Amino acid sequence: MPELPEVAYQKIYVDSTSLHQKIVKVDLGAEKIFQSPKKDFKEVLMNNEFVSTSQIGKYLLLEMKEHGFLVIHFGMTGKMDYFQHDEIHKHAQLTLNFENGGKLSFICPRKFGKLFLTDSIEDFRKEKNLGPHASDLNKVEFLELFKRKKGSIKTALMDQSFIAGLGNLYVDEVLYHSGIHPKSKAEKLSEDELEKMYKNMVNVLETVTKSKTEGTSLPETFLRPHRTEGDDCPKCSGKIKMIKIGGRSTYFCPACQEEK
DNA sequence: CCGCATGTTTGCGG
DNA sequence: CCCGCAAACATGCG
Repeated sequence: MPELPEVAYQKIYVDSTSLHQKIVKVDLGAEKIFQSPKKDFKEVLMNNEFVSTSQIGKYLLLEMKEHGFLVIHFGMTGKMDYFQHDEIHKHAQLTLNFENGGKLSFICPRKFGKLFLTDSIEDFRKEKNLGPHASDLNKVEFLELFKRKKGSIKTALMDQSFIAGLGNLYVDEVLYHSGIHPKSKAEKLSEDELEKMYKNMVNVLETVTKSKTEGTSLPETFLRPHRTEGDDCPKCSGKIKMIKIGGRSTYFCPACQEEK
């Protein structure tokens, strides 16, 4: 559930279910999820309520009426679940019972997710060393960032301190639509290529978020459903190839994304 | 059983 | 200091 578009979806989900509801019971799960003492989470959340939400990259920030923000990082498999029934999900790591009878759980099977408490969004951003939220960047800002970036373009786009929000799936997607080989050096990309990447980043994030919120499937020309070695490229007659970059499976079309 | 999976952090080597 | 890579974390799925 974890890159920028999925977190954007989780934000809408929380907004539409859980704002302005008084929390009357708090249940906590695995120790490792909690980045402050568990008793602090219980104390802060009890009798509190969420008043608004915001997002920086892959982090969802829930502003509380009192005591600052609850911050959620979803890891690879985290998601929120709002429900009315009695059974608690097997992998619920935090469950809030609201006064109106609704319940909100943070579900996280692999336990790679994290929960934080903070008083200030700006402090949190600095502490986590987060770059600008990807979908807030304008073209000029995007181009400016690349004046000081070296190394493979895939690694650069994955770097949360450079740009916050892109992950393995959508970095591949952006490079695919831009016709740029994932091993290309960031410092060697032309102005045209950078502009193309910016345009595609915006489009990929918007398109995926839209498909998430509207429950529709991705366009035929997207790489994502073809992340399999040897699959037909949805744009040309080539075959999809997989390589490892920074330990992550990287799918691309050697015909569309020529190595330079 | 094996390999792989949307993420982050840490440690090592060049 | 920068870059790249591997491993570790924990669980589910094909």
